[in-house]
Amino acid sequence: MGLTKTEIFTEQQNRIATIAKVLGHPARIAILEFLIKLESCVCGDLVKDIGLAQPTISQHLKELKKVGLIKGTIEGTSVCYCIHEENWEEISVLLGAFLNKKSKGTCC
Amino acid sequence: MGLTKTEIFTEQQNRIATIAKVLGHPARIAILEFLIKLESCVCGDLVKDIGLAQPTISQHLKELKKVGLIKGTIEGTSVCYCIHEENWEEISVLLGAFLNKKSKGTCC
DNA sequence: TTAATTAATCGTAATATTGCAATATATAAA
DNA sequence: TTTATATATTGCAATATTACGATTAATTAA
Repeated sequence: MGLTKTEIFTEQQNRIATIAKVLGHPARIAILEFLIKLESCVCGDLVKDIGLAQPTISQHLKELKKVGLIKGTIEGTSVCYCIHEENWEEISVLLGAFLNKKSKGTCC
Repeated sequence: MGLTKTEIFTEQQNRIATIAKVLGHPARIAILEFLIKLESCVCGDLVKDIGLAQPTISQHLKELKKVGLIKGTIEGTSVCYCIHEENWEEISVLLGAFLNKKSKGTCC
């Protein structure tokens, strides 16, 4: 099959999973950390910094953009990619709320 | 290829990505939320509650266990699965630290 | 011991992901 | 216009993931 049954889960469960999935690759974590540190950047810098081929970086950027973690604006021949501040904040709250849930169980 | 180049990333980047990847499926989010709410449980309850076949649930539980998010102890014919409190706390801190990073950029 | 119950494992089909070479596209400079 | 530069897209091979039927393993009840 290989097809996730999204229809049997809540919208929030799917949203959390979708974001986590995008965060589930070290290259994308590295890209985000790079963007946070540099406050702006272009694809070319990432290729040098991260060590994957340009098409691969471009593909990862696309996925990050799709869930709203970053945004990119064309600037001449290059593209200025940066963290999407508002969305990052929202996502941080969403995942934070999930991670901060406490099981009060005395189990096992 | 289909093979992640883990060797070019830091240990922490790989660790964050590995955990996020496991959280990147709604069934596993649902399982964790179920365990948090119930404080203890068995595989059978999850099958009923979540709506995926027993082998599928078992497979998801295995992955959650592999990264240390849950633990399971055999209890007769059933298994008592629950949140691994200490690891959950540690993972929460690790991901929380990443999510709370702020880009101070005035960009785009 | 036999039957029932519960969860894990195996095998497999369908689909998704990762990575890159080759190519396309778009803008700036000459 | 031509050339250089920067990023995106396409196509493809290798591998991973998701889901589940069939089966196995382990424990309890009869």
